[in-house]
Amino acid sequence: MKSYHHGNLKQELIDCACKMCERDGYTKLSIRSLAKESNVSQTAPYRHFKTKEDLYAEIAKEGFNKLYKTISKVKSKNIEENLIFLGEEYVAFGVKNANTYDLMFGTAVTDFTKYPHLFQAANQTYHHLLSLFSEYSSNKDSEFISETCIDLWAKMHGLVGLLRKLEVVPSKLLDMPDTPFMALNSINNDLNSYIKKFIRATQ
Amino acid sequence: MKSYHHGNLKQELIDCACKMCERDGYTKLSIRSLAKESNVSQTAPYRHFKTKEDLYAEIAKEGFNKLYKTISKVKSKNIEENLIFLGEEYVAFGVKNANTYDLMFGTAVTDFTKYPHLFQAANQTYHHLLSLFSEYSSNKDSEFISETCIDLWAKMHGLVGLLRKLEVVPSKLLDMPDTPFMALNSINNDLNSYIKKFIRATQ
DNA sequence: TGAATATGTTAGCAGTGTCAACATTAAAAA
DNA sequence: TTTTTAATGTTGACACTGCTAACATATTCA
Repeated sequence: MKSYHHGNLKQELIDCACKMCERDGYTKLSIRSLAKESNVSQTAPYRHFKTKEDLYAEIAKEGFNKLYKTISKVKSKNIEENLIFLGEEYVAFGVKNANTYDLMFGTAVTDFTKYPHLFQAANQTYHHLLSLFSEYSSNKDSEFISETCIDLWAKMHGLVGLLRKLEVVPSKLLDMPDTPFMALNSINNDLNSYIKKFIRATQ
Repeated sequence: MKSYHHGNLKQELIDCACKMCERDGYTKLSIRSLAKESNVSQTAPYRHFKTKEDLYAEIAKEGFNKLYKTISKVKSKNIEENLIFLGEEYVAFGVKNANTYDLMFGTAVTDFTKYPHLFQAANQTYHHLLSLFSEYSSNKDSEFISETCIDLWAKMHGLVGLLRKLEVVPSKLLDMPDTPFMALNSINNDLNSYIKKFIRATQ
């Protein structure tokens, strides 16, 4: 039996939106289709998200939390291994959760500081990288540490962006030497050693 | 006097779309508003672009051509200087033409190979980086060259993505040491030496 | 000159974000 | 406990969107 009031609609909408976003991309996600999929009326979501951007922010927040959980999973005894693991997991996350990643780093949600929970979730991820790298690096200057973290982050972030282009390209182009795809593909096929290399380059 | 047939509507629509896209972002750009701004009927654009993605592809193509023109502008005698200049110009382009950059590297146009002109324009940019770097590098192995180009590209690309977050953040956050913004900001304030460093790191 | 084609317009469909007005229920105040 | 209030749901509507079909006009070329 279904009652008028739902009880936990907000979180259910968020969960549903995350699923739909990752399945179809955030541009295809409409508030109306979300409402339909959640068996509520078209405008019910507006009781919980004033605008669509608010909904996007929630999805992005969940994304950052999931990313944080992913990259802070394993604590081996070897710090370098942990860092490499973080890099691999980060890039894998970006490629595997491409549509959510768009929301986390794209322009659909412009100003994070408008959404404290999102901001906090994103920051948490950064701090994990920060603490791991400061443990790893022999140079303990805090300015060096933080800049190098941005450095690593930019590289992983950029790699995610480029690798995603690989996925939509016809496979026969992967062998063409006149395109960036071949190089990208070979990096992709040995991501571990690539990441190892660029982490070792900065310590 | 305005005749029924326009003469050069397609290019005029593209130019107008580029302007509107850069001004408002591609999500705000509608075919109808484009038509209005160009003083034609709502559906006139459909004679030249079968879908909105086709229009996006045209804007992205223009973007890559503009980027190519920008980064291949100066030919100093010093190759390293040229490479650094390319890096600076690339990052500056990405930040200054953020909305167009989204279209060039985002997911609105998924498969470049569906649009030969776009594909060619993007490739041209890559090849410029390739030839410049192969001139610069002492290691002439072609696999090394192409992979390192992706490397550089990923870093510039990632940096663009992160720097753009800076622009929407309240300026008081730029001093907060607990956020990535301070580090990002200091990199941004001395972009030249940052780029110099990461280009020199790979040769 | 005439037929085929390219390029423009008008009308309309289904889908969208969002708001206002109203209905129902849970929580707080009396 | 009763009553008031606030939270949370629904219906209906507006202006906007991408896109198509049907029609109008101009251009190209056999």
